[in-house]
Amino acid sequence: MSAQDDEQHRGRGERILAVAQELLLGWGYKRVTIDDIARRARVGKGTIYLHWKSKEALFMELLRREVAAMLDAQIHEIRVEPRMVLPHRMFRSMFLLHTGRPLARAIFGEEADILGALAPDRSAPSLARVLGLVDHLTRMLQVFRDHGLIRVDRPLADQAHAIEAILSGSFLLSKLPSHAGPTLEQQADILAVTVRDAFERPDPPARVAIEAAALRLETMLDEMRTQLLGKPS
Amino acid sequence: MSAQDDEQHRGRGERILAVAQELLLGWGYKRVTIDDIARRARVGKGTIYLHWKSKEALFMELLRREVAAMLDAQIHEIRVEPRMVLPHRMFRSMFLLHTGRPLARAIFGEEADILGALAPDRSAPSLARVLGLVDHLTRMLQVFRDHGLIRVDRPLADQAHAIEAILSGSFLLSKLPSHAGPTLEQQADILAVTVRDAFERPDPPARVAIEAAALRLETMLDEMRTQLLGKPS
DNA sequence: TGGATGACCAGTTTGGAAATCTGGTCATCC
DNA sequence: GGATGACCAGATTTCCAAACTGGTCATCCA
Repeated sequence: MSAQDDEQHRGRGERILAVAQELLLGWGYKRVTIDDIARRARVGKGTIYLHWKSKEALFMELLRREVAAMLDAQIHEIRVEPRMVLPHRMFRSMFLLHTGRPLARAIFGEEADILGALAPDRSAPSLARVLGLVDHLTRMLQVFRDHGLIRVDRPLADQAHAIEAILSGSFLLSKLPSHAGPTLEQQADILAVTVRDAFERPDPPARVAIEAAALRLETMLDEMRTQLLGKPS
Repeated sequence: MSAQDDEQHRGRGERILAVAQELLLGWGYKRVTIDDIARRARVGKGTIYLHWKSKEALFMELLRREVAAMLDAQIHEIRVEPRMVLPHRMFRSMFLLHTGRPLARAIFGEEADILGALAPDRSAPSLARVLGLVDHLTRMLQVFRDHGLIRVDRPLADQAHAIEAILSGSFLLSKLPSHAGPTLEQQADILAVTVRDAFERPDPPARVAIEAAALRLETMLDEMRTQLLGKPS
């Protein structure tokens, strides 16, 4: 395979993914057929199977890329302003990133209509589990602990469960229909305060600690991103 | 209608409710028919409609009674030990009461199988809303604030949203299938610590404040219980 | 000659008509 | 006059043929 062939191959893969994303958001997993995608991407049906081994694999790559894009956004935020690594800021930003992107909403909030059979057991946070987001949470907390950004007066595992509960609940409420409550921004602020009070230490962390944490988190998020993008289909 | 007739009437109503509850837990809302209930309770079908105006009303009474029973349990706990009104203890107990009772689990966790069409829009906390549990939360928080059991450094409405998110998330995780994480007791403890850190004041409250709060909460819970039991069908 | 293709296949889903069931009513009965 | 169950309209289930879908692979070029 020549370099040019490979480039063509990639380009076609991207085109297929773009079409798949568009159709997924518009029609939902179940209604989108491989034929639809092939036709719109102007490739043969078999060609799609040269890129992914199944329909599910194709759409899982879409989801992984979505998560990767969000990680990217957070990495950027940290680069621009290291203080973004303060836990209450990171989770606030995570909330807004999730709720602001339709596909991300589907992943964490499990819009059954959109994801259809992709959701392993139809329970909300299960897909997030499969994508490794829960382990990711634990690793983030470990970094926070290492650099004194959160308290260490209870076990890491407990903190992980607690933050998972808080996030799950926040996402759940954020997509409640006809919920006349706070706006998304306000909900993000509420989440931030809750995280701060429940996890952070009373005394403000030293600048040096923040910068050390920023460095480690940048690396960690980037590793996660790379890992997500590189997974076999 | 004589007093004796009335007693017979009530007794029959109770029998119907008992049968309905048994069948609901065993088969789920959709599979239980009014005919089933009438046959098992050995009454005519029409008789059921002398007690409730619809199938939904009958089952809603079941749910209201379940909530009332839980309020009763909490009232008892407070009477025996006033320190149970400390927020982290109340929510811990609430969590265990909910997760320990199948019907209660269904209400707050929204087992779609069991509740079927009873759940207004199929979203988890919506039924809890209909039953007035969310307003109830807000009123509880107000009492906590009045007696210095929680901080007042952010708006009541924000605290209400925060606690609703934490509870929803905790219930959600508690019913995740194949979740190899903490036991229910441990989850309850984690919830307690989270609530304490996120809402309570750093200094322990005075005994007199606790007892005053206990009194008000007892009254409030009891009013809520009465109101639930007295609602028209 | 190896990557691209679409005809093809087995298994699943769909459409919709017929049959059954269910919540709710009410004339009748005791 | 309270209790009952036959009855009804509308909803749900059932059934099966027709249509569709994910995935394969023999064939086709560039």
